[in-house]
Amino acid sequence: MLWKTIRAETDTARNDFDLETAGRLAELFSALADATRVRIISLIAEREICVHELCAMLGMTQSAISHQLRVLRDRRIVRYRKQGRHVYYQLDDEHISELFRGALDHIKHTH
Amino acid sequence: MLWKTIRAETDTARNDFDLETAGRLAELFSALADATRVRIISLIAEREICVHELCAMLGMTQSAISHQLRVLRDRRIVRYRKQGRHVYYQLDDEHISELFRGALDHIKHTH
DNA sequence: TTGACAAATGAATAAATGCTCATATATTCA
DNA sequence: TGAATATATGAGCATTTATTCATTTGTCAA
Repeated sequence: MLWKTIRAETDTARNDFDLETAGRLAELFSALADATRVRIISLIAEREICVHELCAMLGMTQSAISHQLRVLRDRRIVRYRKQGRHVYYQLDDEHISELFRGALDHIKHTH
Repeated sequence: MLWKTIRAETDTARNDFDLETAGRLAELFSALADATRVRIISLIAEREICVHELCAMLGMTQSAISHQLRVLRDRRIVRYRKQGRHVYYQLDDEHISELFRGALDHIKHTH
């Protein structure tokens, strides 16, 4: 069962979602809802990579990558480590890798 | 390992993503990247529900719900069954429920 | 047939999003 | 110090997205 059963004002028990939880889930999924961020995550899932290396690997501007990394930072999906002029990013949540695996299963069985 | 290793033009083996796969993953996640759709999915994960009942449960207009259901239909996330004037929707993929579970784990450990 | 109900859809609009460009900040090295 | 490199960030712009409103389609019941 995904959702807890709550009791509405009508005093009628019904199976329902938690509105705030729905918002948080949507927020998490929207962090993954962009091909550039998916590519970034796929790379930093294996090892930590600094920004300009990510730019080279993805063939995108530093600004674009930094903006996307900010999204991932804000949502606590990545952690980073500063070393000199470099900032190394790495995936900070095993759940994200699991989500990717599940999503890969879906697109394999769908397409 | 999430991604297959491919060989680039430089003939240097490197760990990389599949660009098309990244796009498909992003597409899937964006289907879940909205609170209304998350709420719909949470409801029809348990049992099939017709459109106007969804509207009542979510307190939203029929048009808004139908538009969102179209997104879920197009991405093959839901299946539906017509019965008289009603159309009953139901979740059509176990992977989606698994994704939700994983995502719930994430937000529990993050917030 | 007519009217009521259920659902889908197209156009319009406001808000969010992803990128570029320019610039700011910070660190290293000569 | 000054130049070069690495990263972050704000503004602007084009595109996408979620909703509303109006309309259409389809089914049931009188």
